[in-house]
Amino acid sequence: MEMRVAETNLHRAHTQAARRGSLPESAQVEAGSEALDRRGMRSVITRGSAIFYEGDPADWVYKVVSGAVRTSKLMADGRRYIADFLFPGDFFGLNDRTYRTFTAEAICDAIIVRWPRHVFDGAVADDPRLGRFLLTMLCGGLSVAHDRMLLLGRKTAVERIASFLVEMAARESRDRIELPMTRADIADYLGLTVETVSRILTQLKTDRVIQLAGPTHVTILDEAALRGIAEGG
Amino acid sequence: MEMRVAETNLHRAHTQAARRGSLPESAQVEAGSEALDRRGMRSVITRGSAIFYEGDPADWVYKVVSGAVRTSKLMADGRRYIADFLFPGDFFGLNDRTYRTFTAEAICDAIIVRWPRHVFDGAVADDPRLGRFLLTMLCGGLSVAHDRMLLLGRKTAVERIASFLVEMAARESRDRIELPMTRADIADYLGLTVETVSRILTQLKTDRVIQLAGPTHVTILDEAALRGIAEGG
DNA sequence: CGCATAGTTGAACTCTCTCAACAGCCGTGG
DNA sequence: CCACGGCTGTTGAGAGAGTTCAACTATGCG
Repeated sequence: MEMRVAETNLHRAHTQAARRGSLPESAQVEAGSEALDRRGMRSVITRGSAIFYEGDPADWVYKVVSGAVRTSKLMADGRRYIADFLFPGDFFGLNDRTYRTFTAEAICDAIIVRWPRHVFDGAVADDPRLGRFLLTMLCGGLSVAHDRMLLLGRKTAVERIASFLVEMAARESRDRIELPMTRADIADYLGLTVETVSRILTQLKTDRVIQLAGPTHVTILDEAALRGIAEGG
Repeated sequence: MEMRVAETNLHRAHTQAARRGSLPESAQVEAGSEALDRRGMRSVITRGSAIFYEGDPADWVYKVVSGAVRTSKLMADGRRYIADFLFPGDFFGLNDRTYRTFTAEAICDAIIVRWPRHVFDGAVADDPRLGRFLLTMLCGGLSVAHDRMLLLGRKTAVERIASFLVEMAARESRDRIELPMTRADIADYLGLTVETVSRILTQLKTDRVIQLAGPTHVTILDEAALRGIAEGG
């Protein structure tokens, strides 16, 4: 299995979507993933430490085994943009550049697998199905990116938080959400501040839309309402 | 030449970047474009009218010959997000879905060429170089998308406008910029309002960074300053 | 000439940010 | 065992960037 792609990530959810969709080869691609996992190198990353930095050579491709990872970018004055949160099964660090355009850090203690980039390059060159698979994945990523640009450009703070919770719930495929990232991470992901994130979460709690049990546990009480808020209803 | 991709666009600038870059086949892909143009159907689109709407079947792939096109999305309450502006040489309407996820409209009177989607699909299936070419294009698009998410999530209004002008100047490859789109289009592209766009353009004019000759003509007087503002200097 | 559309400018407002204080949790060390 | 410091999260009050509402100008087209 090979992935020579832009600095991008493949969510397990996207992979599942592709399998449900029109691409027969995606199932076969997945079938090879166990063997692939065995070929990769495993690393344990402690909470907060970096897997790679913006500007590093892009020599490896990664997959999250356990824990969670964030990819981010910094402006010169320290403003931060979080590109993505990665959970078990998600690929990251795929790149068509020689150097990293993002930093990747472990949000909590995590285990990752990694493969040398040329292994992926070779596999893609050999198997045209992989190329098509990648195209589909990239298209999915681009579609998600456009949804997020709409969010960042036009949605209010409540709508952003609601959208975020809906997204996270979809990726955990249940109503009980674990949020391993800090409020600051969420803020930088949604273009808000820590305080606003905190305030709006308590507001949603007050409105009986969600339930909060500690900072990391969120339960969706009224999914319809949450989706309604997310879409600006 | 074939392009079965997400709802996305290929800027001529990206194509040029690819040619400068590591892909030898991109030149060959381009070499075939004249022949391709002859095989396509030409249409004249009058200012303001749609080429396709969100939800339409995605049967064709398009290229701008003259004029300019915008792709956009609407929220239920009318808030609009502009995904892209397309200029002569840019492809658009590439899609891996059966239906459109954007609306495409002519910003000014425009001529476009279009090809049935299956023509592109066939060509990509036949030529693995095309697949790789597309991957590179998509990666470029994703990279641009991330830059814009940073812009929408973390940049101030002045920084957004400055970034926009720098981007447009790059795509016209000179300091004299034509802005065929309205202030509302720019606002929906940058996540601002018409009034803010207008105010900040006059502010940049007052600061001698740009020169305005009518609403559509912008000349960059101090490119270094503009780039500095764009990056938050 | 009149109307519609696009752009600019002004003034008031508001959503979110900024600054600040405080609370809760956790690991460390006395 | 508790005290302490550091970090994260919450909450409050004030400030500000950008929006909203509104008036006015300019341009183009019938």
